[in-house]
Amino acid sequence: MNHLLENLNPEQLAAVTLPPQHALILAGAGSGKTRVLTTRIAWLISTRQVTPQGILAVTFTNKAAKEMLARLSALLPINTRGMWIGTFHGLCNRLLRAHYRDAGLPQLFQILDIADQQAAIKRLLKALNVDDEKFPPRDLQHFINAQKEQGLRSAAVEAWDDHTRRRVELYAAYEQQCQREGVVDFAELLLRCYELLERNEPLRRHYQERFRHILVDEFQDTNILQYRWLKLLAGHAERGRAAGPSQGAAALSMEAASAAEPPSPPPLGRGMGGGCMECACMFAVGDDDQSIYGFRGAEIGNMRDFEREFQVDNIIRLEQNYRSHGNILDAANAIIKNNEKRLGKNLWTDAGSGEPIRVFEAMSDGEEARWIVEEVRALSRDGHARREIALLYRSNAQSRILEHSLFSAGIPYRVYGGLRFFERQEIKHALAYLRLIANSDDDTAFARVVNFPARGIGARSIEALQDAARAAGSSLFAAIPQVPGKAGASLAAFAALIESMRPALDLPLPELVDHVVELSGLRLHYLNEKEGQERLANLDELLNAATSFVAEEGREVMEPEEAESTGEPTGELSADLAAFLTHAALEAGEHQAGEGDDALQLMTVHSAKGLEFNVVFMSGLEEGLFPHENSVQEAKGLEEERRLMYVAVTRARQRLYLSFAQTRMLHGQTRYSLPSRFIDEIPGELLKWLTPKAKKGGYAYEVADAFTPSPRSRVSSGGGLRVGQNVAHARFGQGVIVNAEGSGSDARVQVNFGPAGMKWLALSVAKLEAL
DNA sequence: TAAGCAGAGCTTTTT
DNA sequence: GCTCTGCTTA
Repeated sequence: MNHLLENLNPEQLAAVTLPPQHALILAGAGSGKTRVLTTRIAWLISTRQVTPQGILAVTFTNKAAKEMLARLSALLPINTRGMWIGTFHGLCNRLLRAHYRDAGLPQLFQILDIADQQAAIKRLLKALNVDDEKFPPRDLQHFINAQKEQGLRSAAVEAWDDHTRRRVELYAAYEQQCQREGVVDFAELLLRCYELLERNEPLRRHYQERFRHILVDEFQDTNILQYRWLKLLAGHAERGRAAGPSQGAAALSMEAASAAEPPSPPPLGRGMGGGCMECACMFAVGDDDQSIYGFRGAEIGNMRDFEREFQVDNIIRLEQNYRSHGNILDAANAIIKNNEKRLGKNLWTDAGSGEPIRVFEAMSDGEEARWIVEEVRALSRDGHARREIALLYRSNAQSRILEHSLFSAGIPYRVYGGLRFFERQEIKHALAYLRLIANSDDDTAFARVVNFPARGIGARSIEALQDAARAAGSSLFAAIPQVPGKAGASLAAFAALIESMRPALDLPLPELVDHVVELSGLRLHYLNEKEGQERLANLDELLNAATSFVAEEGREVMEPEEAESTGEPTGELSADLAAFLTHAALEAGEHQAGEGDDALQLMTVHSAKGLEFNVVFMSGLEEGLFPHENSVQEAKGLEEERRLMYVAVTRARQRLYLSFAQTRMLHGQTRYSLPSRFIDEIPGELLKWLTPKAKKGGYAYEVADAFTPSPRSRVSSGGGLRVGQNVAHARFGQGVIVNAEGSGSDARVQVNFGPAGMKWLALSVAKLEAL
């Protein structure tokens, strides 16, 4: 087993072979984090400290989970099948499937993705006659998800104003609707699982006793509910909950307080550090400097809370970087040093300092794109593979102009993000038929395909059906006999169609899929459609997906132990269907084909996290864009932007380019921006300016040269002020006018003050000095 | 029932 | 400025 430990550096070795105790591993970018995690598991198993069944390893993405399983199989001659290694959602799903009765769910409960969830909410609002101007479905969706991610049921949400009260009512109605339809959304998987374990003591004990070691990847990305779930499984929650409310757990501690629990006993294992004799050992790996998902509920404070609540007394820091050259790491360290709330870490390498960081200032976004194309061409000539070059940007909208230039130049590229396989409309249609066969109460699936392909069931028929269903308190499908007349006849024909597909449940999954695509009329519909070729090909691909899904070796299989407790046996084949539908919801599939091609990689900084490239272009480094203007008002927001910049810089192995443009088309208007403060935060000696270094607070070039004033952009009363003008303000310092509106005493200008942010100023009030 | 047009929104995203 | 959504129109 010694080979496991070969070539580990001292810190990695310490982490891997840590005695049984809670641990926090601060793993810097490129420091071998995944290797430590997998080797730790292999070490625990091969030294017989734990059996494979005693391991619970949690990740955020399917990709990370798969990688962990693959590496583990390479390290150990064991069957990883059946091991509890997966995403939070995947593992919760597994638990809920095994104990669906105790969780109050139907056996074949379906999972709503965000699009399904939104459709469900829209349907709900319509049924309740809610003004969707006042309560936009998207807002409500965010509201509901945010509550669930904090562990709050509608009954537990405190509402201080009428609008929130109403939203809470709608949240409650949504909960009921989902329950009636037998569907769960993503957040529900976690919340429902948490509640199941919390309320069912025998079950909780069972899993607490089973999982002796809990390992968590990307711990800095956990939200409040996920951390609470981990504590529960680790056997820490009952003690930990009242152990002193932390800032992050504020929402939860309210609930704990209202439950009037007696003061909790001191944590076990006191006096022996973070010992875990009576509970599972938590091994949390994360990097607070790479926490970039605060906006979706990730609670960076969980790291500090974990350290305190689990009494972690030595944090292991993995600071040796095996990815980047020294200059790149120095730049990253210098940037992140400006953040105040850090656990602290400094990356280093013995690979040498390498090349300087190249900086380019463009007059416009178009020029920036053209320059990148030229530079990429030169890199290609020098033998760099295109797939080893990444173009990063802060927001998706920036990709368009880059794509335009690349397309004109004939350079192959691949854009990350966008529609994924199981999110395509034709695939979702086919899946909706399958879902209806599995569970006819699934109104979301019903509404999706009742009139697709068109079969004369219009809005009026649906409305009549909805009324009937509401009156009967039943699903849409079940209410069909209630609808009279012609509409009722068409609906009955649809019901008969679904029923006619049901016998196909006895067929093997691929044949079932084929059958449904045929009988539903989907194939015929796309055959007749002008642009239907690609959709037909995707439907064929769905068949392939089903075939390989059934054949898949490492597919999660429910262990007999758990399957037995679920009561009546599932029919083998409908189990395949249920698993496939779950797979479709939880793993929406690759973004796009063409992974094998030698193409330039275009993506947002967020999507680049976890990846690495020989050459990285970080474009659009402008105040207002990166850091984004919506983030600079609060220190918290700015620090997250800075971490994002840190992530961007640390993606590069050998060469890093930073670029920015004086003018950029944004929301249909030309924007004038200052260079990002993040460039200033890098020590000058690490930089090599490819254009004359930008003056502080100004441009190397005259703005006027790049700008032709249009009548609209002239500020009428503005004493010579116009868009693009550099100005000074007593409090905000230097800035540039990016927009103007109104006239006379109403005239206002929008000024980008760089570090002081973007401001709208009334000219009659603000004293602006033209520079 | 499909196409065509007006209107809104527009930072980042996995499950 | 572009793209997606939803409503109106032939």
